[in-house]
Amino acid sequence: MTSEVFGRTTGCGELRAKDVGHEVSLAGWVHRRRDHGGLIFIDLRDRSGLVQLVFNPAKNPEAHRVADGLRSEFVVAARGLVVARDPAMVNPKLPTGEVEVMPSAVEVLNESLTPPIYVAEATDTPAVDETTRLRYRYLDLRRPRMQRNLILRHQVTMAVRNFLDGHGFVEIETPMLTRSTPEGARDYLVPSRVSPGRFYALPQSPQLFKQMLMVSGFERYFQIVRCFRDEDLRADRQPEFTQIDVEMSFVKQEDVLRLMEDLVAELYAKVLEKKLPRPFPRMTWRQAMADYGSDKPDLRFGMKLIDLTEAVRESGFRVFAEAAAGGGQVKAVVAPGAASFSRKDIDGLTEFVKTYGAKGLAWMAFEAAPAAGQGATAPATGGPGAAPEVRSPIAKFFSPEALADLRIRLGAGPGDLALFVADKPAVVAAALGALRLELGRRLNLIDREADRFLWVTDFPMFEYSQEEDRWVAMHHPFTSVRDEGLPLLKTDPGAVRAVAYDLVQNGIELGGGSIRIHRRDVQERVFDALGLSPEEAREKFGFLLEAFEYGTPPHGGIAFGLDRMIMLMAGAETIRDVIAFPKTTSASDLLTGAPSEVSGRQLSELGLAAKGDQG
RNA sequence: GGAGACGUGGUGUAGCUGGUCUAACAUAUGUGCCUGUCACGCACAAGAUCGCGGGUUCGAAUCCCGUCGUCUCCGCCA
Repeated sequence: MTSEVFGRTTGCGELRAKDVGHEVSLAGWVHRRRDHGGLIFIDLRDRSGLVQLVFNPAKNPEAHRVADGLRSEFVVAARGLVVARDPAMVNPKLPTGEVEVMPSAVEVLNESLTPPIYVAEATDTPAVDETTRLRYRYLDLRRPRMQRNLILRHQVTMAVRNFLDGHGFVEIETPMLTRSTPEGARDYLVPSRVSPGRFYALPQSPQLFKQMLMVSGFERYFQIVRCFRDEDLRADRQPEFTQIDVEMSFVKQEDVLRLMEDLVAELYAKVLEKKLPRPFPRMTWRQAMADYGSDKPDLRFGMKLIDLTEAVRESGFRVFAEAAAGGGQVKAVVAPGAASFSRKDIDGLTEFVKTYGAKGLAWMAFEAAPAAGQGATAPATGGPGAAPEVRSPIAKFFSPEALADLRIRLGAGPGDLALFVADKPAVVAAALGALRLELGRRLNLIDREADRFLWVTDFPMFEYSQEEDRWVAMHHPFTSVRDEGLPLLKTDPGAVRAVAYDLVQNGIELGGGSIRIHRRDVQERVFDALGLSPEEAREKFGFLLEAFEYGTPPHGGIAFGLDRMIMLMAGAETIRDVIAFPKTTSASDLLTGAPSEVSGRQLSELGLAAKGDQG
């Protein structure tokens, strides 16, 4: 097929008043068609945007005849004159709204079935279900919003490369077919045809390779790299995801944090034209857990957790007193203006905290209007201003003085609702941390325009795994420990702190890293603390231990979750909206149908047999 | 591994305390009319047996069980 018309000179969305009088050739998709019987208007769309084509049967009957047959998402080429619109007909909503094109010739390059997705979205077009979007992803990606997201992603990765290149970093690729290692997430395995019964693993991260590159003397490495983890998915977790992976030699924690903060600030400045407040605040892990019940606090609103363990130690409410006596905690959050919550609302919150392991939720509502002598209320005196009545099932366990004291500690004013959890510290943190976020959302306390970054530092080196009945590395086993922790490796692993840090944005973990161990003896002691025998250590990580004996520089680094970073920059709800071809929560690809069965011949070549569902 | 929500014309929803549901609305689609629209308008038409399987019942989109799929959360994710 030879085209008379095809031969593009401009993008549709680029036309402006200055182009008036020029003859242009355009190509794109029919975004919308408005047929007035005589005149036909076509919004022609390409990556650059939209422009209106006007077909006038009186001026060009042949072009009008072709336009009559055009439908949504047809691919067409058009050539014609750019003309200025009459001032009354300018469309201020379109960048190209001052002009339109009067085609002298149009050609259909390809037709389209009626699409199952509304590419030309409007306020009255129904939102399409994600299943359909994923099945027809190529159409979904035509939507301007998705095009924006992926172009934003491109701009960010370009800016990352530019920044890191400018700071002496070298981008080096590392293997996708590598060795399975113990610790960490479940590996995706790839069978070896040449070595039947043996498997490669897809990398969970290039951790060991980037450390090897430091041993090799590259000093500053980075990579925008795919990582794979065979774990259950979430809105912000995909089985394959992309990291901005960075490693540097001869650095301390401070050097890494400062440079990476520069990087993030530059991305926001260059790509979003937003100036971030500097420096990013910092908080220790301990402080984050105490104040927010989370190692990734959302700083866009307050509602810190309040520790009342000491205040209620002697109280008559046994649930509180026993938790305090048994080494647990009693903590609370105060939901501003939530005293009006119904019993049903609070029951719902109780169910909510139970999913985090809490056994219950105690509450006190501080009424806005004082009213004397009601059943389950008691006067709370001594606070500033008018003393509000307390409505609470547990008020009867406290004297008026104790209630007044509690109210001051809570900082609760009239109309506020305090919610208490008493349990082991880990449960209290999980339940109240999640409850704080839920209430923050529900009460509209979160400033959706804000971008609040935070460095969380001084993570514990180990956490105890009930399941495995041993200590496991919180970050990874190659993380260095603070000097004062070295003697504790044997005696009190739970007290050892790591030189590890996370960058958190709006309650989402954007990235994390550490200063690594670079001495064999220290690495061996950490392996030992993890319950890895010297034999196992040599078998699994012998190459690392060996490398440490050939002049390994002190080094450290960080890895950012690129998908999450773009999600936040794009204002998307899920990383699926910033990944061209994502997978569902059951890790399948609705477009291609992966994962699929394979032929018996493929399996036998690999020395494998499929067991199917039987397991 | 566990919990919850959802599944109805091409698309998105309503209906779901069982029977005039012979399934409604919006949008999309088709046809006709319309020379200045830009979420064009008006009229008409076509289009779903209600994810799948089983059960209860005289009767099931509606109730029950199972199953599949999607989403959210807990566990998990060094």
